[in-house]
Amino acid sequence: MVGGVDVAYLGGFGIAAAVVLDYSTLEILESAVATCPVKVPYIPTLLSFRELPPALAAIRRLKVQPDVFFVDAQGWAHPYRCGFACHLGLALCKPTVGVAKSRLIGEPTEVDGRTLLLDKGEAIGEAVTIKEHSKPVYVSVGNMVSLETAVEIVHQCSRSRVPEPTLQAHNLAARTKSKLAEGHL
DNA sequence: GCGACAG
DNA sequence: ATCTTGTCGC
Ligand SMILES: [Mg+2]
Repeated sequence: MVGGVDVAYLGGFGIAAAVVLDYSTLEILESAVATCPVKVPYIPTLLSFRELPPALAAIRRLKVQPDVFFVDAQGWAHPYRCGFACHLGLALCKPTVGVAKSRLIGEPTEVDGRTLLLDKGEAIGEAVTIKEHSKPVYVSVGNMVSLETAVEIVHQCSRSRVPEPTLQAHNLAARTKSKLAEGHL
């Protein structure tokens, strides 16, 4: 099973969504949402401190825990090698993979037919293009998973640019936000 | 000091 | 991330 996590915002609240999909069929097995006050502003490199609380709250509500979580953020591809995906994996003590829609650091470099993100002589992640001629997603190690395995499972879970786990979590968070918004009017 | 900068 | 209409590509 593969899980996905993402957070939406409304007012001063964070709305997190966690989903669990079947690795083979990509069918949604379970999902959960949780909301909590945002206590930290967004500062590049410190995203995890802002999104970890709501994310953990949503994950805690899942009855079945997936074998690995895809996170909508960087993992090892971070200045301190500790992006949100790493932070979440350490907090849960479970495997995680970072799948970001844009780059934080690292120089995209062509190596053996793939585009690695290099920083200070180290391969910290990989730019993965699901569909030719489309913007890539930046995959990096989160916790307990190698970059090679991370890229492999990301491909297995992809139908469009953003892999299903993260996409489903993002959509659920957005829909939940909309409902809360209308109820507030 | 200047530019870059996940979500 | 959020605001926000039409428009482009698959
Ligand atoms: Mg997000």
